[in-house]
Amino acid sequence: MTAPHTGPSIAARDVDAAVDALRSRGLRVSAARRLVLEALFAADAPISAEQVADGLAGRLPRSDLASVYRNLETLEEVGLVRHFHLGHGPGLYAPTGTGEREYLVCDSCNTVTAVPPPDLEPVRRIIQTRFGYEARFGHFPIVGLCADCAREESSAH
Amino acid sequence: MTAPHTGPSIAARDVDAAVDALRSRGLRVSAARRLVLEALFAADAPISAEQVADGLAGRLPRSDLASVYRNLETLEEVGLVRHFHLGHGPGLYAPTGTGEREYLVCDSCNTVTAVPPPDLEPVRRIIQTRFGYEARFGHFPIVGLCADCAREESSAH
DNA sequence: GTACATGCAAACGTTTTGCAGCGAA
DNA sequence: TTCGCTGCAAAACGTTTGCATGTAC
Repeated sequence: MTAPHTGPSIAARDVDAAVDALRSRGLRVSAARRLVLEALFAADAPISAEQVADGLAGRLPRSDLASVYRNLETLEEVGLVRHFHLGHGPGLYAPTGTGEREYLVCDSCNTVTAVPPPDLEPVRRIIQTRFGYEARFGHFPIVGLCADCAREESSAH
Repeated sequence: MTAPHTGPSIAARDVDAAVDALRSRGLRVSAARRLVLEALFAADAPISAEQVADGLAGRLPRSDLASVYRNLETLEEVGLVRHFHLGHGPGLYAPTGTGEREYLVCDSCNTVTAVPPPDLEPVRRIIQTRFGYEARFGHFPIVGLCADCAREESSAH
């Protein structure tokens, strides 16, 4: 058995696994690249490239948003990272494998609701049947009004 | 009765109606503003601000993308125009009143399927029931794979 | 005449690209 | 030693804003 709080954190182990995956693909593991992974695994929610860069700021002599974007792209190609868009604003990045999510976003208050893909299966099925589309809400979410904002809007008729 | 092809075109009449709506709101009808409306009504599909500007290029001594954006914003505030986003890329503008549409976009081949909102009512209802969201696919569409691309992708396993 | 709308220029936020040099393997 | 990755700079992209001029009303 494993005692709590005595070993490497989950995030650290995830980073190690990701690093192994990189090496097995023949990709290099630079300090910057490792820190990008650490920032993503440490975050408890998807973060923007700029937030990733902020996380690197103190821990590297120099860091650079362009390199962050390049790393995110590479990591996404390898399948370690995915990104998606919530309305306008910057793309948001998250590590894969921690449980895929699909998103509903409120157009009014920007609330984000993340749900496991199976929860949207009935929605997908109906779209499939009616329009032949295989809907994917992982990269572009379902946008609308959340319950609160819908109520507000209808009461303001 | 109205004989075909003998009167002003549908588009021209729509523009006139829109112009009336502007004036009744106390807004001015400049040459540029009228031409923006003409470009939108003449197009057989939603177009980008840049495409609108291109349409103005020959017909005005000078024209300017910033003014086009300002006009599109004004026209949208008044309810004569709406815009939406298809994946990445520029926003697309269309006149309202010609029948609202909601969109499904293929993430792979960029095919756009426009459907009247009632067609998506069952989808909306299920989302409403399960998540409390009042989904709106008029500004951000449903993204996924169209039937053709879904077939291709599964055959390429 | 008075707002409102225009053209121009400059900035915005997000992302991409070119390039010379550093460093992981 | 090599080639991938880096930081830096600059640009690309879609869009917004400030400002002085012009024009619809």
